[in-house]
Amino acid sequence: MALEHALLVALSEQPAAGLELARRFEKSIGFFWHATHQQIYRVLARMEADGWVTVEEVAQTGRPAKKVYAVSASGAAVLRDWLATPVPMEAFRSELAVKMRGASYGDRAALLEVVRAARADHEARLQHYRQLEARDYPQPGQLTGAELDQHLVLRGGIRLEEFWIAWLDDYLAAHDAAAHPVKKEQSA
Amino acid sequence: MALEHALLVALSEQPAAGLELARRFEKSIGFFWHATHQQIYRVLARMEADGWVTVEEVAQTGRPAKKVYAVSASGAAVLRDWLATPVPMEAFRSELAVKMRGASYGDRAALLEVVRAARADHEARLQHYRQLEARDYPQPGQLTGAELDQHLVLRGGIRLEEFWIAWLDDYLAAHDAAAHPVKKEQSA
DNA sequence: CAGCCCTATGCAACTCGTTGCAAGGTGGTG
DNA sequence: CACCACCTTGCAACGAGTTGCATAGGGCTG
Repeated sequence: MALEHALLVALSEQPAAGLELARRFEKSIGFFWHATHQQIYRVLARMEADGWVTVEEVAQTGRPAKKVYAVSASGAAVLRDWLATPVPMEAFRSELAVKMRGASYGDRAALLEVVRAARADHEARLQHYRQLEARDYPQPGQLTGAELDQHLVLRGGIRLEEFWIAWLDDYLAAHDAAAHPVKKEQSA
Repeated sequence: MALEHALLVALSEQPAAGLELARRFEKSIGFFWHATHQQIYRVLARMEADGWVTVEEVAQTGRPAKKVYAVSASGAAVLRDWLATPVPMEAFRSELAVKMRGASYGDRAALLEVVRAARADHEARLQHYRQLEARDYPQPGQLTGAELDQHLVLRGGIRLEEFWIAWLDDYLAAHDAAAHPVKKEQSA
């Protein structure tokens, strides 16, 4: 029951059609929420039936017409209520973490390779986020309102990637140390 | 398709029945994976049908008999293969993050209260994890094998909670600053 | 113009996960 | 004994989310 509300946030920022929303999700709200276009279409249809959004068919030259959705008054009220509702403690879920925990029941070298690959992915994403930040928020001290919130959430995305990199480095270092133990007291 | 493998990891550490597994999930692997007992029962049944685990009915005094599951040879092979398989980039999903982004479309004071409550939850969980670490891993430098991995994953849980607290503090501080702006150049 | 890709919307089928409930047994309390 | 609490397993129904495919128009290329 939360994709609806994420869409209300996105449509409050800017009315849009299904595919546009899907694309925006990938590049901005998508730090912390992901959805396929199928799901977005279905939820938009339900939201329209519930009167949370209004639709306007917009013809385009050289392209099929699109249905542009905008938040209605009742949708805005729903969003307002939702924003004031406490969130239950959120569960984090990571397949990689399960693998790291289970490493000793498989080929450890192969698993370390998997971890290194994941670390590279997070590194790449971190760089991407930092570029976004430099491009879109060159003067963070001056922001207010929606822009301030958007920047703070992007900061969260950056912090999250930093968390991953630090943790995975921790893991890799510990297993390097275990593989090549440094003898402190006696040596060769 | 990943709960199966998480269960294989848990059962490799220690054979167990459905409810025991559900409870262990809550307190250890549960840092990074959560599952209800219903789901665990269903998946265990499927895994047994697939020959990944073996079952032994164990009678108990004063309690209903339980079905203790253990990893079979073919289950161990499946786990081994899975551990060596690369993980696709994982999507993080947070309702709270969406709310923080949408704050300006609702009552900001109410939302800041929601954020403070979430911060308190993460703080409490962090303290809990730190106690677990002090109790179960007093000498982290000496660990090897499965214990080392378990400790490193707990370290990940700790780092994750630290990420949340730092981020939420960031958010709260920015909105405090926006509410009570400090005039640097001119004052009163 | 045939073939392919892009945009835009959408259906159908499936898996995953949650919620509510129940059966059947034991133990403890008033 | 009646009642409640708890343990263990499980069913049924629902909602969320993914994957594959379909349709229908337009543009580009050989």
